Amino acid sequence: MIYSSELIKGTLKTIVLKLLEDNNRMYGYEITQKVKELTFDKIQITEGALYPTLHVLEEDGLVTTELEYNGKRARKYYTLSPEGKNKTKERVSELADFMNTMKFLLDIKTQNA
Amino acid sequence: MIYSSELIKGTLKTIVLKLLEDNNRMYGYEITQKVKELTFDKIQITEGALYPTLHVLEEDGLVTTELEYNGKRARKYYTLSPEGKNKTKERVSELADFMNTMKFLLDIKTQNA
DNA sequence: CTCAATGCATTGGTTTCTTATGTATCTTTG
DNA sequence: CAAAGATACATAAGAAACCAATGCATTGAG
Repeated sequence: MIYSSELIKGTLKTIVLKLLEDNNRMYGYEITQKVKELTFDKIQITEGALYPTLHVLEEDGLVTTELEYNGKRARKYYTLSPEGKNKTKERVSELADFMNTMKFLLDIKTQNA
Repeated sequence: MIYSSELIKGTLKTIVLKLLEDNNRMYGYEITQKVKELTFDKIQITEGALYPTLHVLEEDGLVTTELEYNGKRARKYYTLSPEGKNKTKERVSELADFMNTMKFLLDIKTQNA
């Protein structure tokens, strides 16, 4: 089962920020694979969605980039800036709050890990 | 605090369906007020978002409508169709699953009610 | 009698994502 | 070794969903 794309709208940026917080340095393709792995294929980020998002994060100063070569193949590594780290905490806690609200609204019981 | 509109994208339809499931019959304005009340003002559905959504639900055959008058003021009541009831269960359980996945991804602990 | 609240609705614009496409490198497999 | 699939970047056109603004009308409160 793959979640309807409607559901994922609005959470992509937060997911990317959180992954960068946890892993310090990641490149685009790596992010798509990590999300796929962590969600058992239920969330599949397309490149057409990811790259524009990463570019926006960079424009907004939330991440810095370093281009590195693995042989001739380029990898663009992304790292959170100090501002990005703050934004990540904000975003994650807003989403946590939102999910509790939704849980209440929809009368859903979630399992704690 | 009001959630960023980004976050609400994709959940509005599910919220509306769930409210109709719980309350049987509601009109548009009533839905905006109910959501505001249930979420302590954290989710405020604008009319520009709600009415198009309701119209789509009607086009898709998930709700039926009845126009009633309270004096001269019209109210358009929405009720789930049998198909709408099934869709609601689907949507709510998909969202529940999604929230558990997000909780895991973001390493968030939620409180059970 | 004026203003806020109730109640419907649409329009123009933006953001965000999808689908499709393009380029190029590296690895695996028959 | 050729072909296919995986890796790795990126953009462009379009759709979907929402926001902000506006419009019209009724009702109730002060």
